[in-house]
Amino acid sequence: MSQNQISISLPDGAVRQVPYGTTPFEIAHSISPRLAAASVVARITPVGAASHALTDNEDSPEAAMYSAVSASAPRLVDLSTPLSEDAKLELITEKDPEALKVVRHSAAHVMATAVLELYPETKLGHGPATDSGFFYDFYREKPFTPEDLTAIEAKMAEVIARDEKFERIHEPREQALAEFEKDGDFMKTHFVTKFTEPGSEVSFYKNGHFTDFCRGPHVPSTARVKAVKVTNLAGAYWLGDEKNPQLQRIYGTAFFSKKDLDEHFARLEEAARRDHRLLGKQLDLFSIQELAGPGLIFWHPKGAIIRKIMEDWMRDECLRRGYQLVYTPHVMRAGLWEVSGHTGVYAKNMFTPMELDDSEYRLKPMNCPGHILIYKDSPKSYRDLPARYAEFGNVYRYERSGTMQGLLRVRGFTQDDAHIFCTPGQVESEVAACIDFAEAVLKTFGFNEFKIELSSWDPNDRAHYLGGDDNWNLAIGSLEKVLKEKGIAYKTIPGEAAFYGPKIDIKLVDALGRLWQLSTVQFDFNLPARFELEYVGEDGERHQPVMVHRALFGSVERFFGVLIEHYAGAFPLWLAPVQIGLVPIAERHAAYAEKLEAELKAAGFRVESDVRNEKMNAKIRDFANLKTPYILVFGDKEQEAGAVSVRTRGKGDQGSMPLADFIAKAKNLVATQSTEL
RNA sequence: GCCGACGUAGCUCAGCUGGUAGAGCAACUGAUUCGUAAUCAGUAGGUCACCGGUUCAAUUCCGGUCGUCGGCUCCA
Repeated sequence: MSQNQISISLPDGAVRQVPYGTTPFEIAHSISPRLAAASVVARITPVGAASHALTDNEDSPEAAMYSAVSASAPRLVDLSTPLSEDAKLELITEKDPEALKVVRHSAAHVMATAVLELYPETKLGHGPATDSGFFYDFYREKPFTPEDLTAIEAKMAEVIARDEKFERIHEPREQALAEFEKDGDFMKTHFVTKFTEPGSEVSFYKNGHFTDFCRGPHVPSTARVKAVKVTNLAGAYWLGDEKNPQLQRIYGTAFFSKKDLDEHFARLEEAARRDHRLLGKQLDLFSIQELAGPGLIFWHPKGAIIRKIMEDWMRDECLRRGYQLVYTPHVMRAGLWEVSGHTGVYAKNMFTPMELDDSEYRLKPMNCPGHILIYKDSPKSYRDLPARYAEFGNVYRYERSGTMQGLLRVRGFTQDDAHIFCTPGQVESEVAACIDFAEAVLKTFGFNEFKIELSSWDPNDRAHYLGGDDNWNLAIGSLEKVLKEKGIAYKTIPGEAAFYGPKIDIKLVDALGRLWQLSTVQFDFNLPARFELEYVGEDGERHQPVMVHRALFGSVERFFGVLIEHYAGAFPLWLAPVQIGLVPIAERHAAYAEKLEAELKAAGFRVESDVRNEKMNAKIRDFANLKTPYILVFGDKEQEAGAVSVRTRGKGDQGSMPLADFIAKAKNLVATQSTEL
């Protein structure tokens, strides 16, 4: 690198020689003033550096926010950063997705500025951008009220109108720490201590009179935060630990235009419209009863029929794939849960014991011990393996009172659970088969996008896991091997394993892009050892089998909830609780309605006939509101011709056709589990 | 469990600063017999989540309990 000149290469391949200390803004301006105005930040990649792409940071988000990145990696910098080395430069404009995170982070600073102006006694936590906006954590004796939020938003508008420059400044670490300590800024003290090295300079951002410990980058000035909204207020534990004091977390979101902001809220409304709790009530699918208790699901007839179809499909598919069906009790002696290890590491998730005669019983939180007892009931040879036991098992887990959420988080649920007992040599093919099965399930039910995670243990937290290093490393290794051999992209998440072994979790993306954990395939070497499971091998010796736990719907309740939202309640024909609504035009067509109903039912359809003394339009409307796939309307003409007039959901009146033709078409759609109508 | 908000007819919601409640839809009854998203009229329906307190008087104010919602934590 020369002393006075550095060379900056641009995305179009042009290379510019500029004086040392030139800023990205100056370069942008020299290209075009318009570009300079549209730019938000710059990405620089020092030349000569290994050019590895930015990856998901494995550090904590906080660390990612504050710590210095390696000098060779591409990084986002302020437009006002003086460039000091040869580098590739990209100007990030408002159109680039990275820019959104930057403006949201800047919006968090604007919010903190407003909060301190209004409530100077407040202590600052941290304020990162999130996927959908940003938040800032504050500590204050008196909680904020919704009125405070309104005031904060108004004050933010002032801060933005003042058009304060975001300036990066540096200060010796020890001086910064001393100031924070003097002011009682315990959270900032923590962050500086944790994320910076002794003796270093730490970075701050200043806008107007507000200064915050921050790594940046930021938009050039507060006026660039053009569309911002404070959304809600929630508690959050300091450092995520419930033993710590609770902070006030204020959420908001920001965009570069009012239009984008409005679209964001329109999307949220769309999500709210699809909320399974709302649709569950509107479509009369399920309920939760206060008298019975929270987190316990009542499946109403219309929901129960969908569940029946799901279960039938799954049981048939299990049998096709070499599983055997079993049933096990809901309560079992406490001793069983001692052997399994549940009372040791899982007790806090279990319902409290009940006394019966002279022993203690426990409601089951998992199905595995039951299946193990079936396995153990008779001697097994290698010829019996793999033994695949499947059950729709109702399990009960204690969830803390604030955590329940409709069907998605409950205290009693049904797992489509199976346990595969196999030889160590069979594990990998069994796991691979489970993954294939899981993909088949998701595709059948209409989900085409999903993500796979390998949930591994946290070796620093052994108290939460059974078994030692060797077994864990072996198990994790074999799961990885299967994923790699199948060419499946996955992400490893430490600390997410079950207490008895690592697992492959399949998270699926619903229609609104939200991620839900459903299917899980888990490796277990612990329970076979605890229950002293055996099989006699080809060599005549006794061996210990390994177990694969797997649930593909995961929880039938949760899967159903996601399914409702995925289809916004408009289920495909094969799943729809009422597939066909019959609408006789006048009372004199009631007999024809009966005849149609009988024929359609005989053909295997779920049919409802509306013979109320109502106008045809009212009947159509009612069926349409229930998202009935087909509404068959008929009067004199159809009656005479043995036909029906077909009204298809989403398409409207399709005209008249012979009943037999309609039946043939609909039967085919059901048989193929089609999502089309 | 914690922080904040909320809880009025089956559903969606009104009900100003305390004087024991109202609408629309749904339900029921009657009239109407109708060609692709709401026919008209009438009737009935609520210990204002529950318990306690303040008050002459509480749906309204206060406290507690239960539940719901948004987060935190946790999790299928």
